Amino acid sequence: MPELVNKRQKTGELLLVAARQVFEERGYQATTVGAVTEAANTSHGTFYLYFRNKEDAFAKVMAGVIDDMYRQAEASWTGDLRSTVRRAVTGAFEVFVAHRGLWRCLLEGMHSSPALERMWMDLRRPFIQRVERLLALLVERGEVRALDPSAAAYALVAMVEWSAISHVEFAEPAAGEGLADTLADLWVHAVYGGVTLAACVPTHGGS
Amino acid sequence: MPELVNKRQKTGELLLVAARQVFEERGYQATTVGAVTEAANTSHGTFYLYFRNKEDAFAKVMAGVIDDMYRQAEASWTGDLRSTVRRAVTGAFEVFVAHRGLWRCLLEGMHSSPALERMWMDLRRPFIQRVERLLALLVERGEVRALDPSAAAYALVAMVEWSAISHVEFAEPAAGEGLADTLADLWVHAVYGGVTLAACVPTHGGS
Amino acid sequence: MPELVNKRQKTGELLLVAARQVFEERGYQATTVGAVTEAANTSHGTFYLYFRNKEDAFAKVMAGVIDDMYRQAEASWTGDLRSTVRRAVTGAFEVFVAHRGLWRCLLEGMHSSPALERMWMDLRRPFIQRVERLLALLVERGEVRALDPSAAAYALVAMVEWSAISHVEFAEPAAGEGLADTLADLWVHAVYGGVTLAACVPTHGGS
Amino acid sequence: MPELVNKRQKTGELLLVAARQVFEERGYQATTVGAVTEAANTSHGTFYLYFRNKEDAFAKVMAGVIDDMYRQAEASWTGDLRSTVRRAVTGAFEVFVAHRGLWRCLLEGMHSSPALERMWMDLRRPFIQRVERLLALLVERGEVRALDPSAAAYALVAMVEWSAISHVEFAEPAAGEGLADTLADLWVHAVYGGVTLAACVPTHGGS
DNA sequence: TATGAATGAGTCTTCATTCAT
DNA sequence: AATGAATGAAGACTCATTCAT
Repeated sequence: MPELVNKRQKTGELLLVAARQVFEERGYQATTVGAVTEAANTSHGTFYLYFRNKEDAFAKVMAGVIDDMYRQAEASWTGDLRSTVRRAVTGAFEVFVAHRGLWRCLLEGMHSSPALERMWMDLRRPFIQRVERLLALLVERGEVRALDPSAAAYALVAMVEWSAISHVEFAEPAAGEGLADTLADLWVHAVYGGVTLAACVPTHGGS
Repeated sequence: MPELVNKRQKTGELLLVAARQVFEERGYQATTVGAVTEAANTSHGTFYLYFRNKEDAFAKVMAGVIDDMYRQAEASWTGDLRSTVRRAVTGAFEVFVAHRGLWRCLLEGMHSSPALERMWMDLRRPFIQRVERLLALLVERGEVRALDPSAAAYALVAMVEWSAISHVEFAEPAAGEGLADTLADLWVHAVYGGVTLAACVPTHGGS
Repeated sequence: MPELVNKRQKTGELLLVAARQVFEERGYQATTVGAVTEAANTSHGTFYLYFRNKEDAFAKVMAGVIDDMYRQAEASWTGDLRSTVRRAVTGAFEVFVAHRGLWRCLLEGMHSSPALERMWMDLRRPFIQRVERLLALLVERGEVRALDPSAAAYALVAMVEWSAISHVEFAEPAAGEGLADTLADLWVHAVYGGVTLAACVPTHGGS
Repeated sequence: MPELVNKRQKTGELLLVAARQVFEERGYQATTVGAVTEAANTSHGTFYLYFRNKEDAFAKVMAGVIDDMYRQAEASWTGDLRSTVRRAVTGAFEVFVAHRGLWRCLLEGMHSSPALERMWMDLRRPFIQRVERLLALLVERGEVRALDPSAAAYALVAMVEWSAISHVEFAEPAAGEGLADTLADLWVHAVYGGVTLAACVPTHGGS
């Protein structure tokens, strides 16, 4: 019996790995069941023994990535804010880089699959909430100026998220290695930045 | 003969408007040539007299939106930085909201069409560059701390861009009307914040 | 323009004829779109220009048969009951024989397609109702014994219908040519038969 | 070893019961081997230890029903014709009602399986023959008019059979509880009616 | 310029059946 | 006897694109 279990596990793993690979390489729409089974060296029908359909397969692939993400995020938020943020940002970058194509898939498939859209939102929410709680605490303590913790958390997470995605996905050459540092820096200043913004006296702007 | 010219223009315009509509409503993948011609009340084949294919049609649709975007951005960057940024952010939001579905299309179609990916990058670049030049100037003048103008510009544009998109597209209920204000606020502090950073004492505790 | 219309008509007719043929030969389930298009010498996709799907194609095929059926039934119900019934029964037989396989399809497809079930019921109802009205009239006039016009009509139509179908479809060798005669005979006696038939002195009838 | 035998019997019985259930509920085509084994709580492959294929399984299921049918029919044909017929018709109805879905299966599967078609014919034949013999006897004795015993038997059985099937299957609301009574009544009159039929003068009038 | 009929490649999905364990 | 993983053939349906008129 254990051998049968192993066989099932093995094939399942095989298909999952193959699916991840193909999704990574081709994107969501362009991934076909045939390509996955071919990569897994199984017959077409076998796919449906392990996944209900393409969407389901993608969800199962993403489950692994999401676990990664959460594990990453569980790293302690201790020490001064700057280094904490620095670590968090770097961690986020690493996860994004590690699964390049899959985020692309999520972004792409979201529009044709409500389930994927939900997945994305569920994925982001905890991060946003965590930041929100932090900001609320800081505001409450009077350590930072009065800012809307909800909106600010939303925006700050968006900054990191989209910088990371557009950096790794679209390979913008513009911003290089220092990006994570800069993000952390901006993050901290955005939050703690000049309580008294008297210094902020721009004289002119360029185009 | 002017009538023929007019007719051509008219049919073309008809198709363009129809295409915009359908793309807005259905998204990129889900838009079919048939749906466009039906909406334009032309025959199926006519589509190919005006567009090389779906991608081309979308590019032509987006051209209009991009013009909007640039016109919007040409608004003077004068006055103090805060109000300038406030205006820019609000303007960006407006453009995004005005063409909800089309940004979704861009996001979605990018992955199956290198041309769309390029379009997106071309679209963002001027904005990033403009911010980059501004930051470089401020740094040079010593008005702000030494930050990497390129990376920072990249990140700040990403913040606004992705906040706007995820706000209007995924209708995150989290952040409401104050989002644009908060974005402007974070933007300014992120840039100018460093000046009084002495206040930035460590925090501790988990999430 | 008329040529285009003709072309469309021609292809449509071609497909309809092919569909009828294939349905006749293979039955409902065994009929595939591919078989129809092959028989019509068109490409696979063309099928869907003329029919929404297999069910729709069958419905359109049956529409012709049903027309036949009704035209057949419109033949006057005049003269004495016996010859009227004789004519009706013979007519029904002819229609059944003329479209052997299609009734089989209806019977077969009914179970997987609610639309076909409805089609069958809609098809029978007028016949049953017509007989019912006739019987009600005869009962009312006291020309026949008190029988339930509704149930009797139902049963008498069933007798003819199922005799015909099982005769032509399952090719029961048992009952030969005289079947239509016998059916008419049984029909008339079933209605008029009766111990108290002395009263049976109708002067005129009609439904 | 008796236990093995019992186990075999038990699993087989389990599958048979499950198959009957599934056929009843879903119809012939829609019944899948997987559904049967799931209902029987056996593994997929086990099905093929007891049945050659779906057709075979159905045949074995129907065997039980047919036995029912024959047992039902063995009830004595004694007493006057009317009550005998009444009993026979009622009995037939009961059997049909008791196995609603299975007759539907037979009707449906007949077309894709010659074996089922033969089964149906074999099933009806004894009934037809029995009636045929009865009629032949009555004719010979001069108790009824000269009618073709073979054709008449065929038609009368068809009447009962199809009334029952279409009543229980398609749930024609038209004819209610009195249907069995009416069938018996029509049956008797159809056979005996002729005696005084001289009175049956022509009717006229259309529908 | 416009039409719209025709094409046919491409994908998903289901299931009866086999077979190694 | 039983299991259940694997197979692969088969079929429905969609749509971008072409082309004769």
